[in-house]
Amino acid sequence: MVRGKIEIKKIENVTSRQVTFSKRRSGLFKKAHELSVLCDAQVAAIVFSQSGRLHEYSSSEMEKIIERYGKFSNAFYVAERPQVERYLQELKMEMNRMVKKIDLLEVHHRKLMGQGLDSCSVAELQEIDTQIEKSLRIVRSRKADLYADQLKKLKEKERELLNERKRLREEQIREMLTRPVVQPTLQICDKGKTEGGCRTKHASEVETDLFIGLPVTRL
Amino acid sequence: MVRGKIEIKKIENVTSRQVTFSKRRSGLFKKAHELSVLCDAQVAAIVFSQSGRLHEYSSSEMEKIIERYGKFSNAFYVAERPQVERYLQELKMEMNRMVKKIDLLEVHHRKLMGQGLDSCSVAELQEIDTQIEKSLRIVRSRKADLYADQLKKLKEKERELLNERKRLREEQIREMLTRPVVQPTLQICDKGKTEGGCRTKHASEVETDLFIGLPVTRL
DNA sequence: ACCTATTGATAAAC
DNA sequence: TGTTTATCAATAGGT
Repeated sequence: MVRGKIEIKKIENVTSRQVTFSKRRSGLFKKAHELSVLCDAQVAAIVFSQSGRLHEYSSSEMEKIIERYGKFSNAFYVAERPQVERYLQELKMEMNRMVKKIDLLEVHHRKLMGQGLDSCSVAELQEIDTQIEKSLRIVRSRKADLYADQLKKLKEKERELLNERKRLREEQIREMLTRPVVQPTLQICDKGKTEGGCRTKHASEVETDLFIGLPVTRL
Repeated sequence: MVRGKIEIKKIENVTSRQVTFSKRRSGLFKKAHELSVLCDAQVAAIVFSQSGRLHEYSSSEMEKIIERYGKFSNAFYVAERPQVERYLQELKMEMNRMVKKIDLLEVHHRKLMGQGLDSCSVAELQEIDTQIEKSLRIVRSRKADLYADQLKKLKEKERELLNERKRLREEQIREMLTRPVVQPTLQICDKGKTEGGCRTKHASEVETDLFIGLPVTRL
């Protein structure tokens, strides 16, 4: 709904889907809370993310709300025991699914890490090679972007500082031109410096210093 | 939140509370729906108005969602048997651990695939880069090994075949020398041939020809 | 139920 | 994850 309204359909990009999920989940829970407060209602919201994680909001104890819900819908709570058995089975099946998923992920993951390749055929190895190379390109391009960015910022800062210095110099010159009173002080200052250093060798340095102190050349 | 923002506290005016309830309830359900579609999530919202009426939204069957909810929160299925309950708790904890593990794996996995790098610092990117490069080296080395292996096997086979051929030749020669029965035939054959050629000069060549032509001579 | 001024939510970018 | 910002969406109050 922002910067070019979006269509309400599944967001395909995984990253932005996760970001949107996070934001809208909190938005939803906030709205739920406001409803419960403003209208003195009992509100519960249950959200399972795609990854299977549970997120919930309830204006009062979730159990109570679900129990109350059960009285309205002609449903089945609270937990009769015969269901416990079935429930256990389901839990176990779900766990098995998860274990398998983890296994698959780990196998692939290890291959991407260059481990457990012994069982791979040449074709498989080639596939992994291609994928890794692709990843490498992406990562490096991303890194290059970041570096370029930092560089750009530094250059900008440098330019700013140069401008600032220039401005300060000009300002000082202008000030000195319009304030003759300052000149004696500068003279003394310069005198003190030259007493302890080699005058010739550092001529240019002194001149640089003097640039800030331009009026001295006029003495 | 309009025409002078409102404070989030119970609306005292009954009429406007009802109106607000109605509006916000549909707003909430709409948001819930959008979340479920955009992010492919399972969403349920239960609202009891102050008057005690039930309003609900669910992206899929409410029963399923509540059942699934029960698996995560340690509530429901309040089994009488403490053992079962404890066992259930353990199972749930285990599942939570697995969900987290899957999340972690997926994140790392995606990074290795070059996705979701936007949040990575330069240091992280460098780490990933290093890892990927290492993987690439391993994969390629493994590939090279396999190729070398195949090559070696082919060469061995080649050598074996050469040896075999050599052995066969020698055997046939030996056989010829020790089977007089063949000799008459050979004699006849030889007789015909020698009629037009010089016997001495082609002795070795004849031997070679005879190797191939042996069966013919037996006819 | 409809209208609209105004606040709120949030997609994109950092 | 947190912030900012430019936009679109939700909605309070009125009719």
